[in-house]
Amino acid sequence: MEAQTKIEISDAEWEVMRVAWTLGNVTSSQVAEIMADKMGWKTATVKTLLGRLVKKGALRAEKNGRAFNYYPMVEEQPSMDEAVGTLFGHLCQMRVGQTLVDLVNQTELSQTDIAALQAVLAEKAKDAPEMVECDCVPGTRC
Amino acid sequence: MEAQTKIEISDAEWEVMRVAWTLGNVTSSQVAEIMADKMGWKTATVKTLLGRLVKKGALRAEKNGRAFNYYPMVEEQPSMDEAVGTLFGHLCQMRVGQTLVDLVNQTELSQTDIAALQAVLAEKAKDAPEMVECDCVPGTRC
DNA sequence: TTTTTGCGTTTACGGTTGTAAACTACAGTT
DNA sequence: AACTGTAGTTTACAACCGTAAACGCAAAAA
Repeated sequence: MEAQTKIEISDAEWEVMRVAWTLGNVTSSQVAEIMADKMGWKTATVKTLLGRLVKKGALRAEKNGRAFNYYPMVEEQPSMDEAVGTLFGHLCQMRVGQTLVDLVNQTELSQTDIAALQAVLAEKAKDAPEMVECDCVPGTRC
Repeated sequence: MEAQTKIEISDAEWEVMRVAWTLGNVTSSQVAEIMADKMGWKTATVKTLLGRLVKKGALRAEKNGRAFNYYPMVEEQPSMDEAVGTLFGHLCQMRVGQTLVDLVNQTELSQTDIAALQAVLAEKAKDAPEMVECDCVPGTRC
């Protein structure tokens, strides 16, 4: 069977997925109302995005009377992990550390999040290298 | 004076910028060779990308004899920070913590990077909230 | 000087994205 | 039964992207 190809979610589509994930399932009018409020989008725009997400397989449309209910077909956390992983893949590996520092600085994290991060870091510290090599240009360090 | 509009760097363009940042300044043939090797791109593709980056103002082309030398006009770290910030802005704030944990897990970090992160986290822990609110749907928590 | 080669510029072309209006069809209202 | 919403579908459309080939020109080689 066809292994579901990598689903690419665009910036605008992310916003729609967020509410779908949060609410579990949504109707287009529901999303439209939320998006008008949060993003200033017209109803038509939301319809387009929902349609594209269904076509991509990120959402499933299940008929419910006259309309449809949309259900997320991909999970939130893995989707986020993958998007983030892709972006970081384009960055110089040597700079990832600093980028994370900057990111943490400008992000709001809960006590629990911080504790979890500290735990992973402590674990990682056990056998982390002294230096990470730059891989921007084969055979060069920046 | 025109405040330089936000420069958007696409995925393919990132790869070109990386080598420009690493080498300080580059010629198109240099980039072409590296990209043929690293990405399998044709020379023509690299030329297009260099041209687009110059037009966007991410690179500057300075004539050097028959050819040009391309210099980065934007800094690496701020560019990365901004790209990462934009992506995280599309994610549910409640999930950012876990996403960072997953990211750290799949990333190679140096001892120095880890120490820096631990320092920022320790600082942040001092007045981090117990919980971070979900902001996917106004007035709802997931 | 004629030829070749390397470099920047123009043109190409199908896809994706953001943003939305227009159109169609059915259900609930009058 | 006619009318009016509402929901989904089609069409639009310019900008951006990935990926290049084609073109024109000047410098280097023959």
